[in-house]
Amino acid sequence: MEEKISKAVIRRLPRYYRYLGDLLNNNVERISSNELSAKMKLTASQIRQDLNNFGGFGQQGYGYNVKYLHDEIGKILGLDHKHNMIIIGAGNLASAIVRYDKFETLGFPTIALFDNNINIVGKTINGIKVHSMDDLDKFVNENKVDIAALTLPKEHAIEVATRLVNLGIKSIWNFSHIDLELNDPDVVVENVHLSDSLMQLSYEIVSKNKQ
Amino acid sequence: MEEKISKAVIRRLPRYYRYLGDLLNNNVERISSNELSAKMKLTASQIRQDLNNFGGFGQQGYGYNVKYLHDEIGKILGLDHKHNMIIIGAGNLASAIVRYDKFETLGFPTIALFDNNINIVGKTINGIKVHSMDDLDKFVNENKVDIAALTLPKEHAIEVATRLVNLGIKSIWNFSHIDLELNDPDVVVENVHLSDSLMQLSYEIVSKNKQ
DNA sequence: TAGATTGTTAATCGATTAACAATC
DNA sequence: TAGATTGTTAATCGATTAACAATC
Repeated sequence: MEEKISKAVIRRLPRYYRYLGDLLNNNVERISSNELSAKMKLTASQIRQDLNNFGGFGQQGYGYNVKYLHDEIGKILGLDHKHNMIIIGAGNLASAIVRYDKFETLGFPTIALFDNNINIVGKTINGIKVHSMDDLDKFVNENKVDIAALTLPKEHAIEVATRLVNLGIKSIWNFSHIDLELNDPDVVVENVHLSDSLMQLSYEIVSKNKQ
Repeated sequence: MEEKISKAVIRRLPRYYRYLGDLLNNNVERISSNELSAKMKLTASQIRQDLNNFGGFGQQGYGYNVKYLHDEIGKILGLDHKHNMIIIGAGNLASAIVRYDKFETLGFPTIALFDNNINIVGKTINGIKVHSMDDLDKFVNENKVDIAALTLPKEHAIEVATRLVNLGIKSIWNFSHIDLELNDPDVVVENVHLSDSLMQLSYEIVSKNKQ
């Protein structure tokens, strides 16, 4: 049984991946933990500790090969697999997600949208069809759906999430302004709270002014 | 000089605010740290420690008055002041923000949108006008702008952010997929990385499957 | 008053940083 | 080989939890 990796480490992984991707684009071949720590504003020690949770990706006296490390972190994050995504609630946030190419590039293509509003059911957004909520069960049964993104009012979030879990969906990317807590250990939920983020910014503003 | 409050505590504040708001809506008058801890899935001790960073809001033998505590946390988060917001980049994400009433309710009204695309300049989204980027300086000089949200491609984020800071804007809510790091200690930045969030979800999926 | 629950100090736990032997 | 830099152990720091005296 492997040691459980702490949440703090996992939160940093996508950031490592992002910085290594930039280095790769700039044709940087190798980098030491010390150089990377300067760019990312953390300690070299932390970088080495973080990476060694997953294995030794570096080489003494050389540092880390950027392409190799980028790929390995990608694998740790599951970016070597495709994850089909559906979005429930075809509003502006859904449009933003569908239209942002990077999610597809990273391996998270949106394969369908769902909404209750008959005025938009049947239309397409960025080439992706908006289905009726009535067709959700059929669609999920007939297609491989890995992730469901919830971009709908919090009033319906729990009900829809429960329905999705009953259909066998194992992961939910939740944008509803509520903490989804499903009592199913097989289902993973990532809550995105934009208003929390805005309030944190507001806190910083207030505390800066107090100084 | 007050002690610096840790980032971990600040991250929990909006969540306290949210739960207390729900309790308030359900006409709950008072709550003990123990009851709240059960709802929020953290320890009573942590709640008391967190709150006592800012003062004693409770009463021995009674607990906490929900309305009072909600208001006090709101004040700590700066929700007793209005923060005018502008959004740079009038795409779908901007539309989602403008249309989501809650931000305005919390005291963060969007007062203008800005974009380079002449096809949308002059239009309105949810009653808010889309201005040309050429009018940015004039607008900021003539209006009180507290927060600028950046919902534009990362290629332009640094340039626009620098321009905003030069115009005197003190806080940036950044949705561009880049870590904005402005070397101005007076400016606060909150980075929102949706792709990081998605990758964290992906990590959880992968590690669940490994078990 | 007796019971309940806070505010706060002390103990524990976990995460970060420092140090250095291993090794490329 | 000598120099550089990792991987990893040990030390430190900070955050969380436990305990309990204070007090409503």
